Amino acid sequence: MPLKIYNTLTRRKDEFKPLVEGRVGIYVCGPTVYGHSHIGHAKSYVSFDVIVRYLRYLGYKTLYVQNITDVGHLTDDADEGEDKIEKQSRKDRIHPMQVVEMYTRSYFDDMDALDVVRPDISPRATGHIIEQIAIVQKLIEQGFAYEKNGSVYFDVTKFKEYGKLSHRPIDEMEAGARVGVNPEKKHPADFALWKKAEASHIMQWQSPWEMGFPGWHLECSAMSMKYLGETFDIHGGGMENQFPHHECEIAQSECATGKQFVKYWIHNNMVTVGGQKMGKSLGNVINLKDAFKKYSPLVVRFFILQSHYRSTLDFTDEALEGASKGLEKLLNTVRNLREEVGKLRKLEVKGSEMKDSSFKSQDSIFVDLVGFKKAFLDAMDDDFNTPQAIGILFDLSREVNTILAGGKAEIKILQEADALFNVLGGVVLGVIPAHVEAQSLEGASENDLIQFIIELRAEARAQKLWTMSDKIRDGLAKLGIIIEDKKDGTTWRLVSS
RNA sequence: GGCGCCGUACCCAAGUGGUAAGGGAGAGGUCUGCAAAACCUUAAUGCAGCGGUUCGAAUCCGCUCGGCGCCUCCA
Repeated sequence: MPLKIYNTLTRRKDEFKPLVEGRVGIYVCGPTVYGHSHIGHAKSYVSFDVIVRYLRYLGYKTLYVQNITDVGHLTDDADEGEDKIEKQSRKDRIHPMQVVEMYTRSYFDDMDALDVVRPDISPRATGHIIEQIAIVQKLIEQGFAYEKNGSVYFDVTKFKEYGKLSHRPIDEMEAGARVGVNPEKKHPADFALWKKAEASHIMQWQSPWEMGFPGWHLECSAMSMKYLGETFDIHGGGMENQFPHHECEIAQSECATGKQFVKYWIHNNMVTVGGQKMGKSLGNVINLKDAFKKYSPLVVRFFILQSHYRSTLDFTDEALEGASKGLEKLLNTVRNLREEVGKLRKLEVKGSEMKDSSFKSQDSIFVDLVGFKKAFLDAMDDDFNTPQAIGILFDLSREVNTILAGGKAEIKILQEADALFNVLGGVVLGVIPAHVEAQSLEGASENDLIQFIIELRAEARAQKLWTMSDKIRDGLAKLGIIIEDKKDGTTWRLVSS
């Protein structure tokens, strides 16, 4: 089955065909760095992370560009209001670039915690002022933009296809329904390409017009086309940016180049909190740093991928708890699987020394690993259906647990199952870490200490001193160390958070 | 007002024409000294409601009810 992607431009699932065989160029709208990242950022960037991971898994040489917005994003989309970063800098009494640096680092810290693979290029708007000015000049020359009082605006009436992404005909939009109309604009839907800056504005640059700064929409056009070409494969972002942000990007880019800007538009849905939208004005924004105090980043990632990227995701404790337990179940399987593989490998070494392979089970169980893999890939090919793909991992988990419990496992099948978990659950989805079986604490001595305690407990159990052995188990549990007695010995693991 | 989404068991969540995945919680059982983990069984004759199309609909069409989003801030 070929990969199909829901394309906002066509409102259909389109078969994915890259512009250049074997290569993909993808641009995703990055954060405006004036505050810490929240769970909405997590949903967006985890979703696109899996999309990029999957494209690479399919063998596409993928160039992933994601901007850092450090200028031009105003507190108001009617091209009025303050620059968000300047506003924050005044509040904190630090330089705007300090704000940018601080929250850019914070952003990457959070994304690293979520195991989001970093973009190949993270360009900043302030580093591409020249490229942005060049586009504005081109648009003016070709009659798509006009200057007024030192600012430059895009003339939406000159671009007949304006509205083709969001399907909003400009004529039917009530002019100034929510915001006042900027008198400098010819048409209320015109948007700023360049804004003249007041003297007090710290971040401003020279231009053919007045000293000023670029409009928010412009940076994405400039940087995406610079690194990916005038036409590229995939542009992603949050649904709320379909209009006006992405609509404006299309207008200015296609008018500047005369070519199609983007082939596939992917939009991910929003996060709600307790059924309500999450927004600054509602005061219910959950920062990732706070969320991580309660749920591990891996749980958050797993939770996000358990629903589809185009569905809204309701962030509730009950749902997070459920996801946490589910993930634990999956990781238990992988841990047990890897322990068993390790055990069998040792036996195999011994066995080969004795030239005797009788330790192998004669009637090992067949597991249709190829079938599981195909089902997983089919799910991913269908517009990155990660919830369904995760369901397949659980199906595989049950099969593996069954053969592990039956003790009829053949090492080859177990190794292949492990490899499958690694590739599909690890490399592609990023929800199965490479090392779940290593319960390392700070150092080796602690691990030895726990092993020693387990041995003491084994002696107590041998003497049927149940009160004592239970006391040891309970005591370790309180320290976050879970003891499990199995047929062929006792294992331990750290309680998952 | 314009554009759009959603309503699937107690909770989360796939499924877009062929007879309801998966996870959590619950109930019963197996294993175990007991736990834990794991496995087995059990869970909607039903997919908001009402009509319609069809041999057949959660899936398509219409209407009704309920919830939500974008067009301000926000991924």
